[in-house]
Amino acid sequence: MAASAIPEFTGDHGTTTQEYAYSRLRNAIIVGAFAPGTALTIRGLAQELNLSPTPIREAVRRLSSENAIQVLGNRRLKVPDMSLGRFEELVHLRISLETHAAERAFPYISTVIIEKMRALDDQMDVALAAGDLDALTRINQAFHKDLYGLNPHQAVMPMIESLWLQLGPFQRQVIKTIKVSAMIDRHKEMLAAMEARDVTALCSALESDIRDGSIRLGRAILRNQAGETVA
Amino acid sequence: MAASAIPEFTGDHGTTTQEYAYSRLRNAIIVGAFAPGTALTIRGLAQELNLSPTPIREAVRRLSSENAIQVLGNRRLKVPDMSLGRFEELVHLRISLETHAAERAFPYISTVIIEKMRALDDQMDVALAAGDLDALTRINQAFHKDLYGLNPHQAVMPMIESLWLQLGPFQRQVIKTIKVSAMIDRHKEMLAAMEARDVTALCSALESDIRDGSIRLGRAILRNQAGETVA
DNA sequence: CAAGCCTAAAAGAGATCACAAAGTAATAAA
DNA sequence: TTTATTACTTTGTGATCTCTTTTAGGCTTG
Repeated sequence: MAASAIPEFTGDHGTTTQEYAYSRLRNAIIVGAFAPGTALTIRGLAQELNLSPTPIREAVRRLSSENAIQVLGNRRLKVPDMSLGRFEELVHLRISLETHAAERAFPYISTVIIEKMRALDDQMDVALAAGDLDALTRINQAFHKDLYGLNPHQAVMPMIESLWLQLGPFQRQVIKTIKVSAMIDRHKEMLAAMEARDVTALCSALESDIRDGSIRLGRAILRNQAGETVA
Repeated sequence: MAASAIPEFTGDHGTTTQEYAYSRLRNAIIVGAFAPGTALTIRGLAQELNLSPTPIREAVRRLSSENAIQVLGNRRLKVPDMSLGRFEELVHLRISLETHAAERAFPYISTVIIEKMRALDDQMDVALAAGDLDALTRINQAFHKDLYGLNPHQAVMPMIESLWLQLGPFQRQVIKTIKVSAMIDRHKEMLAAMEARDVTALCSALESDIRDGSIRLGRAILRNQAGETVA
């Protein structure tokens, strides 16, 4: 039964059971605990989390609306497959949405937020040294999220998180083989651009950050298959 | 009990009750049947649609993940309020996402799709003449959706639809006072750009189309209140 | 040996029920 | 008259149960 093994993690799980289930499942997907194409069952997940099917169903519905879980015509559930075409589309979207978010967050950048993000960057070094890939992923996302969330009226964050969810299952397959140091260097670039109040440099570093984490992934796809579905 | 009056419409309602409820609620929101800030109850919606609360709960969860319905801390539901800041953010996002989608759909443009979209544009004239605002909204969205959906790997459509959902409740308040002819002219511009295979002109017309439908809305906000919450 | 069918097990869907949390209105006290 | 408290009502939540759909495996048949 430990076939999937939904990882535990510390954080806000909300007040209701449904929110807890959502939180656990969302985290599992975003850190890549489920491989693309994995079949899921409501009853199975309920059993694994020691809950009744009801809150699981609701959590699954939410994740399906975020395109993190696919509801098939026969009512079965699966983690979406990844293809080269979809992958490229998702990466392009990440760049579009996240540079948009960074531009619109830019006027709100302050020294305190720079320090906060620098602290997160330091935490990433720690997680990297400890080899905690789940934590690495979550801290990296917190780093980006802190920036985009500066804009008090932002509506883009849920969409960016949807992209992270869609890339999560695939990302994990390759993250082990990637030296993550490049990504962290881009973070330092981003912080420098923020300190210099240079929006162009910030977006440029951000785009590189996204590409760096993706090019190798794309290569991995091309290597394994001819660009078709990756299971 | 006809306080809200969820509009009926012809279209694919899916196979399950939950999908039906989602379809009805989604349509109600996107055509603006609920004013911003409207309080919703699961049991109330269930009664209005003659269903049990269960499928309504699932439909509401999905819509909450698309930011079409807001789940408050006290577990109550409401259609999100609109503010000037949020409105501008949503419009900017629409332009970013929809021009992105148009650019990436561009290589797939064919004469058959141009004809299909032209037919939809004609249908809009009919709906306009008939004063059917709900149909006008849905056909307009089908027009855009046909274009963006040309890219077979597109992942952006769900996000664009989320924006439409978020703008829906507010849009309706003003759509009656707008002469929609401008919007339709932009559609003709878009079709011309597509025939000329001019991606720059297409995106330019698209951006104007979005702005045209928004500037007046923004003015309406500014007129009614000082940019604060609009109920 | 392969293809189709039939039966049993598993899973999803939705209604219902019981419980808890939140809101509301009436009443009493200041 | 105003405020606070309390009882009542409404609502959300989650488990359970039943029904239907779907899948899987073994069987029969060509």
